[in-house]
Amino acid sequence: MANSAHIEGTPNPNVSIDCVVFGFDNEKLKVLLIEQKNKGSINAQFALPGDLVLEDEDLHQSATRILKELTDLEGIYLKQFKTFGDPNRVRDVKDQEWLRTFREDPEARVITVAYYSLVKMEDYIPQAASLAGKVIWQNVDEVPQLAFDHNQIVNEALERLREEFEYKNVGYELLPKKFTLSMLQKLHEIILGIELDKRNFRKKIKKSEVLIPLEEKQSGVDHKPAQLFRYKSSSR
Amino acid sequence: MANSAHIEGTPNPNVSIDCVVFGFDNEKLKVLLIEQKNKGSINAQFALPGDLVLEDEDLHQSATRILKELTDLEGIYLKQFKTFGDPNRVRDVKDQEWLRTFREDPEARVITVAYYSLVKMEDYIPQAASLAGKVIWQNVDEVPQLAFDHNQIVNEALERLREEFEYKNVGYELLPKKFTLSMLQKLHEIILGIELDKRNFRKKIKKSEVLIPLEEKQSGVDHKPAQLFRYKSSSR
DNA sequence: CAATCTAAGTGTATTTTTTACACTTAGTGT
DNA sequence: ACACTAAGTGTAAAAAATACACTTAGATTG
Repeated sequence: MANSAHIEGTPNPNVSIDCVVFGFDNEKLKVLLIEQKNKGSINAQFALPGDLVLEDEDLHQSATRILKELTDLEGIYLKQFKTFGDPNRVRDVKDQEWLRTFREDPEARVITVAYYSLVKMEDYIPQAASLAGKVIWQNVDEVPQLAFDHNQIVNEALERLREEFEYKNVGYELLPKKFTLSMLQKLHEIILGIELDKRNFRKKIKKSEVLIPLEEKQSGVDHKPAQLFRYKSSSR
Repeated sequence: MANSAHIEGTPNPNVSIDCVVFGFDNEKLKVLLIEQKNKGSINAQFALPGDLVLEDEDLHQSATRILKELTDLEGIYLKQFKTFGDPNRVRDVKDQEWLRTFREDPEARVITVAYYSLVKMEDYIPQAASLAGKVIWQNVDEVPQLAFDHNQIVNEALERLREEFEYKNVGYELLPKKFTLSMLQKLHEIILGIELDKRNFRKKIKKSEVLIPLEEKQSGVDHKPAQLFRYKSSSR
């Protein structure tokens, strides 16, 4: 059955990946942006790291590859969170000179599968230049106007990060391998957007038994050094 | 800059929508399946309702349209939850005779954006036949082998439904407009997979103040009739 | 080397939330 | 009137969440 109308000339869409990479510098939550120096425009144009999905690539593979190519980041937490498909969100892929690959229908719409990622900032210094342009860390509350619908993508990524943070224990992906309880508390406060009581916070962490105290204390501070901890379950 | 290699002949992928429609009959959680009678195969082949996204369609619009076309369902809760893009999950769209529309590259891979939906079963009696074939409600714990990776899609939809259920108040989308506390409790028990204490459950619901008691009692039962309620916020 | 500064570290009492648990009641059917 | 079925209801105990202030270890300064 089925009136299988083959619509001649209806192009398949381009499919891309965009990554919202979060970092935490112990003060602010940051997001990784790429500065595009294309089309000779005067003002810097910022965008999320992203590119088209290749022909025989799984989406997660693709996200991993693209992030590596554009930012040199590897082996980090990557979570698909939403696909954006407004028909007008991007038109005409070939105008985007920084893209690595063009496809058969460069003028077709672009549907993008968005991922968010969590990075230990101590492990990553943005390359001065990547294939795509300059890579920078930007405070999430000071993100400039980005290309396409990338501001919206960042905002929705943030929402999802908050939600996931509350019921999964995903925060350690943003901290150094060794960290203090104050750093952990600060991270919670910033992601949840609330202040926490020091004693109650420590009580709760202790009961949850996810941390292991190290034989080591903080160094390089001009006050009482804090105990360092690491997460139990992972040897990351 | 940018080594914009136009890869000749790299086809854009097909993009489709698949919908996992949940219903609740006061006993079991159900999922809506379409029986495909194609290729003259002997055994019924079941699949999720789905089709290709049209050229100028937003993804949510597309899901709404496809669901209407294939199942006649309208105005229901629809939530995008994940995009599936294993390069081998579907090959060669033109083999799927029930699809409504073919695209420029029917042999290219198919990436599918999956939605889940919640339906008040009292409002919906599956059509004996739709464009696509017979539509049936199936218990989620008795889903047969489905086409492609649709079993996986159903499983992940269920996981997401459970997660969403716990922190959003989304359950009423599955209940009739008027319902009893026992029905609500049963729904919670089935979705969460645990048993609940009647008194404690009622206490918690009462405190949350989301229900309004109606001037009406259950009828047609051979025992003490229960008070009926509806949800406060919506006039659905 | 005494005084000062900074953030680390620690306990208790109160309130709120969660859990466990059993009998009475309103209506239907015989 | 008796039996059957699911509806409806309260209290006590345990666990979790909150509010709250002083002491301590090390670095810096005069």
